[in-house]
Amino acid sequence: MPELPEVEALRLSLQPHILRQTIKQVEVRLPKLVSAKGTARQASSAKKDEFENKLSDRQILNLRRRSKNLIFEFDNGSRLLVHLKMSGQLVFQPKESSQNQLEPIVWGGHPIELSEKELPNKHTHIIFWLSNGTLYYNDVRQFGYLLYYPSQKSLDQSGHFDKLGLEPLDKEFTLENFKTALLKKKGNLKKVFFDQEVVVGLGNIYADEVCFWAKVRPSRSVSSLKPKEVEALHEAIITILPLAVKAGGSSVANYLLADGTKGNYAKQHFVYNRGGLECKICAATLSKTKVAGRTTVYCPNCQK
DNA sequence: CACTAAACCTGGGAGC
DNA sequence: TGCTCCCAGGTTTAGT
Repeated sequence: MPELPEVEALRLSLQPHILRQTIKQVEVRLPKLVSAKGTARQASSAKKDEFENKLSDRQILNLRRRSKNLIFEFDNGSRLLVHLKMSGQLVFQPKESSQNQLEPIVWGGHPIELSEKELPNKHTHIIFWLSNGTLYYNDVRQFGYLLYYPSQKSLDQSGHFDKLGLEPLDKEFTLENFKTALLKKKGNLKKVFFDQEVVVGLGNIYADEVCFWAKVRPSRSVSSLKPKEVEALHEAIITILPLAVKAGGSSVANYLLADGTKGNYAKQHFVYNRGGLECKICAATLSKTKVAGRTTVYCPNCQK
């Protein structure tokens, strides 16, 4: 899925279109996406009906984010939690917009191609008709989920957020708090960043990018880190993530912003998806390995 | 308890 | 053109 910068950039691009708007109607085309999370989900017509009925006529008051989850807040206190997993998209089409506009769309100073001209398409699984346009949930791999909760309390009690660590864009993400949480953990950095329990929002792209920026290899065990390195990792996280949000996130394959355009941060990747290529800093050949079961790229010269 | 592999899916790219 | 194999922004669950 999109990692934190992608989810946050999507939230920021979607929010102005949908705030204060009312959902007129909902169509669930793939019922398993609105039932349980995780594996072996059963298609459930009861869940589909509940989802469509409960969300109809609701006004959207807020769109929030916790870790990589998006949370829609409605006028009656109910909530909708959306997790995009690997390939989920939320694309908004304003009413009466010229559908096949030829003018280039500009994001971050660069013209971007429209990637999904025709909506709905065969990967559109949920459609929300709003008063001012249509919101499409598309998901090629169907790993994502959209869960309805009747209240904030029921969402809080769902267990969804129980194990999540610090929000890296929040004030509470201080060096002290990061250090305290990090040093409780065992294992290598890649694994620790992946499990979301110290700091949330990093995935395979930003775990590698953060380690590169901090000049530390992703395979380094937490216990081997020097204080300066912990400091550099903290600095890397609070530097890179906002830059990536500002660039609209990284579009690797499926990720899109709410208007159907792509994020630009992939151009600025130093290591992700660059195994075997030259390091942008020292020109050494970047090493491609597996750490914590995931493809990992680092510079054997820059990173210790 | 810690770590790894499999599972959930479809599609794109590489190699033959 | 087409087939097979491997890989993919995540997370949970089963297995060793």
